[in-house]
Amino acid sequence: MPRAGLTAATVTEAAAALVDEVGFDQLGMGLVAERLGVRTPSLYKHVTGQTDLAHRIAILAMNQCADAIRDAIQGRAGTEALARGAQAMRTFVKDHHGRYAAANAARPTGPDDPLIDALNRVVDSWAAMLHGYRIDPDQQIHALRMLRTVLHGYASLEVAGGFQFATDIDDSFTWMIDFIDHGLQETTATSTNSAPSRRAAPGVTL
Amino acid sequence: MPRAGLTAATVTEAAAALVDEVGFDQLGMGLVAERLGVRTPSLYKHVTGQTDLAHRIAILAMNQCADAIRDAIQGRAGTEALARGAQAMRTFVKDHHGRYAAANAARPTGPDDPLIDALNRVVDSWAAMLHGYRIDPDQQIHALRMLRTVLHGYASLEVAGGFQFATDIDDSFTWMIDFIDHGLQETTATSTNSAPSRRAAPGVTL
DNA sequence: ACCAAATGGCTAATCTGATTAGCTATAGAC
DNA sequence: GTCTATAGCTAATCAGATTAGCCATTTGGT
Repeated sequence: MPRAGLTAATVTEAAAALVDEVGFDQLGMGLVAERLGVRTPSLYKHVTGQTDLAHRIAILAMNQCADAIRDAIQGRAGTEALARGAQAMRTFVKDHHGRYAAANAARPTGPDDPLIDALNRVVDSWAAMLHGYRIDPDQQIHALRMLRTVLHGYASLEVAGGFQFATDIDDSFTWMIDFIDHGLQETTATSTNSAPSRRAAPGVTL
Repeated sequence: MPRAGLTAATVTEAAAALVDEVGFDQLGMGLVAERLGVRTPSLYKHVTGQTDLAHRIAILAMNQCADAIRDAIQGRAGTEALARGAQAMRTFVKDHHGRYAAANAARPTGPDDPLIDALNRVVDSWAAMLHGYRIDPDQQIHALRMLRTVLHGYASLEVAGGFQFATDIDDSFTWMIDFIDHGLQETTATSTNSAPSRRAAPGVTL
């Protein structure tokens, strides 16, 4: 009988698809194996265990999320970049509940964990969104963290089903992004003093 | 040998204290039992299982969170209420990682789940914070959802350890709250038209 | 104080799902 | 064509949640 031809990537993608359907908390080696037409122990030839698998899903998710945002803001800047980037992130999360939850639950295993690179890619995308606004360098980091907080907060609620069955959430989301946009423009206007532009080191500091 | 004298509440509180120390993902009947000086199966006389226990922790957490916010904004309004309420929520989450994570993971079991009441108490507190700002009734719901998103987003990141070891997070937090505050005042100023004040039904709609 | 029903806590057994051990056959290198 | 590395299998092990059933403590009525 021929082999299934699995790889770590294959397994991870199958698992990601699975959790998007049944929810991250339902992740189980059995279900993944079944979906791949393979017996459970076979998976251990490709991933070291369930924890590792969840971790890989998280990395996949963050990279895909980063890609989605990057594609959405291609060349745009300021208001438009913010709106499109935010929407991109939102739809990504809506379509991939499970893997975003996985990313949510994942914890980096060390300083050179690929998960960190993936996270940084996302953060860099957000930073790119902010570029259009001429924000006081001293406030860059705060603005970036706020953006992260808002987008992650929204995604997190969406994933958890926090916004029950309300139909007008779309409106609320765009309202919120508008709100942020206006505020950022204010921030630009008021602080005309240009401090020594200490680059707000994106990366581990987030 | 005398009895331990446990109750559902006792068990829940012990479990909540436990997860605050070791993390919600480490919750286990064995650990809870050990902490109470009792054998594992004994717990089942008070809670129906681990799921039920986690659910109870969530309810406890949300009620305590609501209390903390309520106490913090006593009588205050507007900017000050926002600042104090937000800080209260923040410190609560910082001091109770585990139980907030539990609340985060919990899903209501039905329409009359006490968890919903608890959540509503929190939402009501947030709504109270917004009262000071004379916000256009049509935008109330959006502002409320934004507030929820921001506070939950922040809490969620704090719980997950998302903000690594950065020391200046306190600054970022207050900056963010200021940002929201300014924006809300703008919102007030611009929309002077008073629509029929359709009360933005707090509750299940969030 | 005494007794009976109710029930809290225990031990032992069960179940589920992850993980490990060890075997065999396939796939690719030569 | 053979030879090695290894993907996938079955069977066994383990960990942790849950259940069954026993017994002693409580508690409420007398």
